[in-house]
Amino acid sequence: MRQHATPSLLPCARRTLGDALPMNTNPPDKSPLRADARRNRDSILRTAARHFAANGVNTSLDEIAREAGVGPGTLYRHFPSRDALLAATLTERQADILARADAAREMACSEAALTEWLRALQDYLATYDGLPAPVLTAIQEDTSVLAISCETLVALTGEFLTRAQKDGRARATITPQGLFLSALGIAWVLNRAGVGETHRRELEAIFVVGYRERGRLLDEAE
Amino acid sequence: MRQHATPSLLPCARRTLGDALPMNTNPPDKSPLRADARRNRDSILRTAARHFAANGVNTSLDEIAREAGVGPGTLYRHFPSRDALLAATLTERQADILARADAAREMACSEAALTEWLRALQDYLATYDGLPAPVLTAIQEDTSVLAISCETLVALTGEFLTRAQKDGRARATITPQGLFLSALGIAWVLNRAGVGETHRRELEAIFVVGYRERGRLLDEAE
DNA sequence: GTGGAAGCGGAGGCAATCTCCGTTCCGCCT
DNA sequence: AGGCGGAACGGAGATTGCCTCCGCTTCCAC
Repeated sequence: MRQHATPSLLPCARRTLGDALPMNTNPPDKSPLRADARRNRDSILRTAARHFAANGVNTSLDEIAREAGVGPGTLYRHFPSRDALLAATLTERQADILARADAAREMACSEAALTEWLRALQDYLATYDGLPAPVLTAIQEDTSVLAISCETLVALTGEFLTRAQKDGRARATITPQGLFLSALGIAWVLNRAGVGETHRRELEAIFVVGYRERGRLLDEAE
Repeated sequence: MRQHATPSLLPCARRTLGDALPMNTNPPDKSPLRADARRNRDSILRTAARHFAANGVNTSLDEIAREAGVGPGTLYRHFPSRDALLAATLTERQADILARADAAREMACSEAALTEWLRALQDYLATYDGLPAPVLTAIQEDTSVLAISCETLVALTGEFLTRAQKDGRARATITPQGLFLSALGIAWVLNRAGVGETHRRELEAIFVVGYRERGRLLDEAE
């Protein structure tokens, strides 16, 4: 069950810790891709990353096309859906989070590893404003291109969770999906601008130990 | 600080436990409102409630107008923003939740009261698909009509929280806002169709006691 | 019943999504 | 080298949703 080699977030472009990052994000597997096509694709990708970062995941796609100097048709041919474009711009960040997963795996304390992983997850989900929403959708109906990478994220969450559970550091009834969904909920609240650092810490604390006072003898929540 | 009379969610239409529900939602305070105007308003409201329930909070407003048999202009005159319409259709549910607050207040156990209140909150936030999003926005920038009722919800959360804290049943560092934001996050995840009953329970459990195993001597999360 | 104002509603401006198809450009093959 | 086939382009435009403006209708008070 537990796999120790970091799985790639995307089918192609297998990555491990020490690799030099391939500068071109996701050269699609089977296509020799004509010269102008590649040029346009890269331009779109660069522009999109900038716009997503500046305006959130719902920024206008036509505007991206315009600024990238291509027609809307070109953009939609390369990336048939918003999710596809989103997924493509996220590949770099996915390399980051995989690296952090590798680092966390090295940690001696299973709880610290889990904490570090969940922190990495929060950072990843904060990449763009509004990112948690498409991620949640992708998990539930795995038609999206994002779904592939999301499943990996859940799997990694499961890995760190299981390890902590074996040490008695995480409650045994927690499932990877449940933990991931909770993290998503937190991220959704937090990555709206306007939630201060105080509340961020508080929400994370509730995530870890709940709102109930501890030291009592109840066996189960609910 | 603690107020024991249930505050109304809306400035007008004060409600207490035993009242017969006024059938007309929110007859606006100062306007004698011409006959056709009232008729149209009611029609819009009924149609809107149906559409919000069926298609979520982002359903088309023009479509509501069309089906209600009025022009778009009429809809927008009565309800200048989506939030305004949303708030108006929510008044009935707000009566519900206030009643449940009253009921919870009667409970002897402060923790049970808090739990019951949080449950009521979840039910309220599940009224329409996507409701948590406008609620979160309303809290952060209180320009919206929804903001008024939201502040009341936070206040009520604070009331039950404080009571539980005095009994040592809730952690002292939790704030009303933090607790409410967490509840919002959970609700956001849960009220997308596709999350099963199992996960619902699990998320609620994490909310209450966290994911970490208890019975250890750490004083604080983080 | 009539005047004046409250209220109506739809035409239309604007913005975003996504498609279709005539045109352009690439690169392979002779 | 130069031409051919198809890959790729891009923009016009159909569609949908938001929201406003303003000439017309309807109510109700007198």
